[in-house]
Amino acid sequence: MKKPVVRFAPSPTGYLHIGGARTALFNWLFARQNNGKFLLRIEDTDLERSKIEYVDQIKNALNWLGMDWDDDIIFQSKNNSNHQKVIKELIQSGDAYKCFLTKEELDNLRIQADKNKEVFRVPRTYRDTSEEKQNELIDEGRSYTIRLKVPEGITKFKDLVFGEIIVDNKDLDDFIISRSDGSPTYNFVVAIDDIAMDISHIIRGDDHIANTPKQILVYNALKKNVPIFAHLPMILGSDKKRLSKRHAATNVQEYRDKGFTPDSIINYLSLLGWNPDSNDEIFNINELIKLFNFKQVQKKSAVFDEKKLLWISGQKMKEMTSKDILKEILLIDKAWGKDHNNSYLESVISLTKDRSKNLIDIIDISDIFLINEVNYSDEFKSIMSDQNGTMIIKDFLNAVKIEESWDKQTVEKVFEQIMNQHDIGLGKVMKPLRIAISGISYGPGIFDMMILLGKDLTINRITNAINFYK
RNA sequence: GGCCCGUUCGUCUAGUGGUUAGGACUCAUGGUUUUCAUCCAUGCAACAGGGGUUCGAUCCCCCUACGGGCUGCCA
Repeated sequence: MKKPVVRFAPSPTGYLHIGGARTALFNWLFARQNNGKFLLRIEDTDLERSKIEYVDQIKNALNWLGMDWDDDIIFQSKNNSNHQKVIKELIQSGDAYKCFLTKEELDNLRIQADKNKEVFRVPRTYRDTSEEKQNELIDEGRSYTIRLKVPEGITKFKDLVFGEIIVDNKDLDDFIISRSDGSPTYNFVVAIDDIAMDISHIIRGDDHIANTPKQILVYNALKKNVPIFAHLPMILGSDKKRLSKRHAATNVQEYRDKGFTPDSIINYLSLLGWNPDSNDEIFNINELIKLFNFKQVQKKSAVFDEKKLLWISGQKMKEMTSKDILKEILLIDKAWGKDHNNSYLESVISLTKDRSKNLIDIIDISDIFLINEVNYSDEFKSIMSDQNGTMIIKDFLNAVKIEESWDKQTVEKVFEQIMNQHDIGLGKVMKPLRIAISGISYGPGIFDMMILLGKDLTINRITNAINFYK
């Protein structure tokens, strides 16, 4: 195969959302798998809604996800002269024509057709109007659009996902390629730019399937090779509606803030509308590059399920090294653990990561190792007073104080001592101590916690707890 | 209305002209664990409906229903 050239073409009218990220991902995977090019084109022709800050957000989000693009970013608005040139060519070749029908006329015809229960078609009134007549109309001050002459016949293409799609050209109107203000329309520019960029494979959402024949007609009129199409199923919200701003979290940035790593998101996204043809579900990016193919891409739209994302993320936390996790945490919170050295922080992470679903979980659970003062809660008063907790931790404190060394063996020995002394099980001893050193009733193993905190801090916190719960 | 596309557990999906329709997430139950989580085991749970074709259809064909897209001087 000739090295493919693909593009991701978002319009900068909002941040990068999950659906866009998935489209970008499949483009990127395909390009990287085949040593092709992944180009980024910003479709900023909607001047009203396009904003430069959205361009930055899209770039940042792609960068964060690890999808690097080749060459310079292309801004569609900068191709305007080329668009105009091609429009002229098409008029000259007779493949497009000036149409003087007004919006009002068309609206009326539409209403009329609807009333008569007829299928509305744009009339081809001006298709063969002579140049003299056209000039007359222009002199009269009539405005015009430019329409493509849709030829007789059928238009078909073989979609890599959907298979062969055939459309009868008679179901297509002579569609507008240039508005009365001279600006070109979407279905036209997209084809022109893809030609200019030498795009070989167009990979995009399946909401474009119905547009594809029109774009092919533009290619045909210009006698250009039609690229290969691969349409991807949509991603839906839990209400089965197309993912939109109304849904809870659609912004890639939000998932970053929620503590998901790029690796988790990409892994999950890859499984939406695609399957690896195996029972495996956890992949890193390099594996995905190897495995991806259009044959396994689904035609059916997929519902975004945050629960599954969470599970994948949890699996990733377990398999990532503490060092790498620390790096990721620092990316979302520069100040995290700033009072401690990296080796301590990595030890903290190694105690918390297996019980965490994402980075934010780790940060939350790790808090007890980073704070200066434990926040004790009244909620545990009964354990401390009624269940003899205060006595236990006092005895533990005294026993620990006389110990010379501080390692797991020593701590376990002291625990045993207290268990015998009070004639109770480990659970009963552990609970009040856990609360004393962390302020909460759950978390990493109590021995591990004490060892990591160190003897001084352990003593210190138990003392504070005794004072608080006395 | 017209054209195009889709429909397997709640969700993501595998699958084949003959299967106990498989896996994963979720959920439930049990177990391991010093707590929580993890982990392990078990369980609940699906071929949209109707016609054909066929000895036999989840699978092939047709229709219907439902959902989506396009039908714009939006992208």
